[in-house]
Amino acid sequence: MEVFWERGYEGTSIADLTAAMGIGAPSLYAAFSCKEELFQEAVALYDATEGEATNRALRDEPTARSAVEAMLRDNARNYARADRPTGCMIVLAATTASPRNDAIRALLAASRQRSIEALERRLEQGIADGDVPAKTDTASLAAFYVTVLEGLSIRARDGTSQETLDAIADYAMASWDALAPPATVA
Amino acid sequence: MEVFWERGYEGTSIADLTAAMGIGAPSLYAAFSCKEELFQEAVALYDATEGEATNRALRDEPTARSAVEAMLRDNARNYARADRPTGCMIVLAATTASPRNDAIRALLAASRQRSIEALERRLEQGIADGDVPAKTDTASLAAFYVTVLEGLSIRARDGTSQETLDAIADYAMASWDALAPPATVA
DNA sequence: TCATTTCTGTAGTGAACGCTACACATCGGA
DNA sequence: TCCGATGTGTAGCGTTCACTACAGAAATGA
Repeated sequence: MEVFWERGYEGTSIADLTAAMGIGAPSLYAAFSCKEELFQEAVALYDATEGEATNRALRDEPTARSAVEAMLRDNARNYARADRPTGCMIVLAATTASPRNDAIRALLAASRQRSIEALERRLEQGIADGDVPAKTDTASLAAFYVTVLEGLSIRARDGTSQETLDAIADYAMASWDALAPPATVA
Repeated sequence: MEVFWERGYEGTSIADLTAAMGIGAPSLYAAFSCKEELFQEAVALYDATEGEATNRALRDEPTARSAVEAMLRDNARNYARADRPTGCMIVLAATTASPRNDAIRALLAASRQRSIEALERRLEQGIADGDVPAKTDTASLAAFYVTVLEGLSIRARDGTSQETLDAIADYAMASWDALAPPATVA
C-alpha cells in the first residue's frame, strides 16, 4: 500500500512491490491474481485505515460545521506526517492514466465521489438537526470542501508544512462562517 | 501536449506521441533529445497558452480580490471545456512518479510553487494598493487559493460540471469576504 | 540534370514490464 | 521415516518500453 501511495499505480512495478514485501513474484501472484487486484486491495486497506479520520469526523462530531472542520484538520495533519507518503493515496495515485489503466483512475474517481456524497449526507443531517441553514445547496458545499481536501493532498505532496495546511483549513472554514453563520439558524 | 495532458507523463508512451503527431519515432527524436525534454517543451507550451488566463487575471484585474476571483473562474471554465483534456496539466500530469521520473514530478511541483508565489506577490500589491488588509498573511492566503485551484483540477478531471466548479469558486470567494471585507480597508 | 543534403519508414536494439513454468525446499500428518 | 502438500527462488516467458542504425525517398542548389 505504501509503495502505491508513494509512487502511484503506473509508477509502481511488480519488482518494487516484491522488494518492499521481501518476497518473490510467485508468492505475490499466489496471493493476488494481478497488479490491478492488488491495487484494489491496497485501496481497500487505505479506506479502512486512513479513511477512518474522515469517517470518524462525519460520524462522531456533533455539528456539521465541526464535522467539516475536523475532516479538514485531521486529514491535514495526516497528510503532512513525515513517517509515510504525504497527501492522500486516493487523490494522488492515479490522477491521469494510460487508456489501458483507465479503470484504475475511474476506481479512485468513484471513491472520491463517495467522499462528496458522504459529506453531502452529513450536511443534510445538519439541516435536519438545525445547525445548517435549510436553504443550503448541500451538493455544492460538499463539493467545495472536498475540493479543498483534494487540494490539500497536492499541497502536502509538494512539501507544504502542516502549519500552512492548517492555515488553509482556517480559510476554508471562514467560508462556512460567511455562508452559514450560526446566528441565522432557525 | 494534449496527450501528456490527458494521460500524464508515465501514462504516455512514445508510440502514443508519434501516433498523435502523425510522424515516426526518428522524426520525433530529430526534434527532441528524449521523452523528458519533449515533456518540458510541452509544459512550456502549456504555460504560454493555458497559463495565460492566470497571468492575465493577476496582471490586469484592478484589485487583488477581482484578480483571485478571475483566476478561479477563468480557470474553472477552461478546466471543464469539453473539447480537450479536463483540469490542469501542471496539476494532473505527475502527482506521483517512479523514482526514475521524480525529476518530472519535481518540475511540475516547482511550477505550482511559482503559481503560489505569483499570487502572493499580487496580494502584497493589494496591500500596497490599499485593497487588502495590511495584516494579511499573504503566503497562507495565496496557498489557500492555489489549493482550491488545484482541487478544481481534480474535480474537473472527475467530471464535475462547470456550474458546480463555479459554485466552488463562490464558496472560496466567500472566504475572502469573511477575512478581508472591503469595509475594513483603510 | 545531377550531386548533395535532409528527412522519414522500416526494422530492431537492450532493458524493463507484468506474469508464470518448474524444480526444489520446507513442513505437517501417518 | 516417509509422503503429500504447500510455498518459494530461479529463470524466463512474450510484450512493451524508450530509443536508434540504416537505407531509401524527397528536397535543395548548381
